[in-house]
Amino acid sequence: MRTYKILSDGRRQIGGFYLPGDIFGVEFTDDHAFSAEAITDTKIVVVKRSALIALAGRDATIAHELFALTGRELRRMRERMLLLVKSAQERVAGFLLEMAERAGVGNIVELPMSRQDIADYLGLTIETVSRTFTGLETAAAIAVPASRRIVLRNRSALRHLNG
Amino acid sequence: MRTYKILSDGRRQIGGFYLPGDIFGVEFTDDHAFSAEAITDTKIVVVKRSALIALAGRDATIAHELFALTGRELRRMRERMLLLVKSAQERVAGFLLEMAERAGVGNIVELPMSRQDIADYLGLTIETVSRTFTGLETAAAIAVPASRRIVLRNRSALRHLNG
DNA sequence: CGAACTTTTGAAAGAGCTCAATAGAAGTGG
DNA sequence: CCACTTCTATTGAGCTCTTTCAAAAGTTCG
Repeated sequence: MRTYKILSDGRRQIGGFYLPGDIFGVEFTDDHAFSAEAITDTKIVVVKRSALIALAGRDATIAHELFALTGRELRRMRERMLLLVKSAQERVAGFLLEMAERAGVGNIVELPMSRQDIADYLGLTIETVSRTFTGLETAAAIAVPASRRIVLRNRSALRHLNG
Repeated sequence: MRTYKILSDGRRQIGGFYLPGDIFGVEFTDDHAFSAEAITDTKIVVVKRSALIALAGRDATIAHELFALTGRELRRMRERMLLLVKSAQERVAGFLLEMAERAGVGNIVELPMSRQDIADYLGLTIETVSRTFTGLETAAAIAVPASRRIVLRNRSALRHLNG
């Protein structure tokens, strides 16, 4: 899944990507800032906010879980914020490391999203993302056997780029 | 107050500015990503996380407040994220509107922070921030009678710039 | 007034964007 | 299986915006 928002100038900002098992859209206020879209076949479990809050009110364990969940979400956002003030190379490196951690098998990451999605996620253009991938490949930090399959060849180099 | 983090390359990223009455640092996880600093004389009330969570476990009203609080924090972060992918002019315009809303008296905003703080908050350099202020003044969107006193002369122009 | 600090301004360099073309992948129908 | 179309990704060249480095102007405080 991806959450996104269309800005007034037509650009699209992606709020985040969600993988199997992830929880998203936990909101306690009424403004729904982002829309959500499936990018692959997806099963979704929907929970009513009022039901969740009511449940948390009765069950301290649920409440605790909920706090932990929003805590993680906040941390993710903060990391994201830090990523967005960096250079294109740092953003792409950070993105790959994030995806490797969340969805990687060994050193191989299958990206479920397009270059355009990545660009809108990182606040870059699709051309810059593509060029940066090529650059990282040239620098032997990654390999790109297929456009959506990335092999991390040198994580410490990526981590170094990530700032 | 400002919260901040020093990146590995020495740059400083400011997490946020907090004004009188604001609550900050509500964390449910153990990683303290940001440090905090007072930039003017400040009185701070400190609440232990464990105490707060325990209280929320007993008092549903407190729990509800806490959810609302983190919800606002999340929304603030999302807006921030949107700001960080925009142009310098959009970032500065957005910053001024935010500050006007939070601390403005009529059309006058007294900025408690330095240009460097603003730059580190917006992910720009101090020179770019300064130039952008000058540009907005030339465009009659704001006036700058003193370097830390901003008069909003044309909010709709700022809002338009804000995207 | 003089020293230290903050802010503004200038000129050149660099990073990323835009526009445009090419290349590659995936699906369709003969 | 191959031509054809469509969609996605890569590459190239020029331009724009932001940064960098440097200097000047304004502020604050002893």
